[in-house]
Amino acid sequence: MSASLVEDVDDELWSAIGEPTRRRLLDLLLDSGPATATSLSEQLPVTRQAVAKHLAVLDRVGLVTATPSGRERHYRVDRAQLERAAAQLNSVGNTWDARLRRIKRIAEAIDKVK
Amino acid sequence: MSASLVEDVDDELWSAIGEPTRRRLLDLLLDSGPATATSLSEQLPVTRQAVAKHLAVLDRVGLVTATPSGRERHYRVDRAQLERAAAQLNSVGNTWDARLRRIKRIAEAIDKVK
DNA sequence: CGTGGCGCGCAACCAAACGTTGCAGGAGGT
DNA sequence: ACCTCCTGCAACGTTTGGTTGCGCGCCACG
Repeated sequence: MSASLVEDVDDELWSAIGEPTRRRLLDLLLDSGPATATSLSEQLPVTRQAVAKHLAVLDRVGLVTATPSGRERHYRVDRAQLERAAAQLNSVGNTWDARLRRIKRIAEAIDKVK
Repeated sequence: MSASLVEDVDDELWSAIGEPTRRRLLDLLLDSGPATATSLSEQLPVTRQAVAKHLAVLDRVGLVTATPSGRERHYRVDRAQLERAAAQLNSVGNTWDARLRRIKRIAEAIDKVK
């Protein structure tokens, strides 16, 4: 059991949420509900086009979905997919914690012997 | 309390662990203990130089520390800093989960009324 | 019913980051 | 002394986050 990988994790999802601006976009969408690229860009230190590109990335990995409405495009987070992402974050975090605890126990055991 | 930021999180730490290769390096170091850039690169699909650069990044944010020993340089993970990183992952994951649950409750309430 | 404004997408461009190859130098083993 | 092996530095190519500039379509208002 010990040897291998935390990386059952899908790298596409990770690099989607690894980007700070994209994480902030997700936060904004969670806070205020569906929104457009333009309105989101007003709440961030980047241009509308940068936001649009990030939303395209998030859309490709399924974390958000777009709904055209007149001349606007409303983006909303996809609950199921973000839940998956959150689960992966917790999984990696917990795995690291567990390993660190094991290492610590071993270190303390060695100290005792010494 | 609700409105703002998950981003007390330091972005440097996040982008350090957001990189897939760096995450794998941390996993390898956790699995097998201290190791050199060369030995790590043999277990990854990238060159020694790429690994060396990633280790330099991890070193700058304090996630690993280097110990020169003769002609080799041994890298080990820094427990305290990785613990911080793991805590941040869990924190973001949990925050998302919480918000998703709230949204779901609201959605169900609306369904009932309808 | 036209015309101005607003939101959007596309293209060109710049800078930083990830990865590569090539090369020079220093510590070890025989 | 020599050869080996690990390391660091430099040049280069490609992808990615960001910008500016432009043209199009949709809506609202006079």
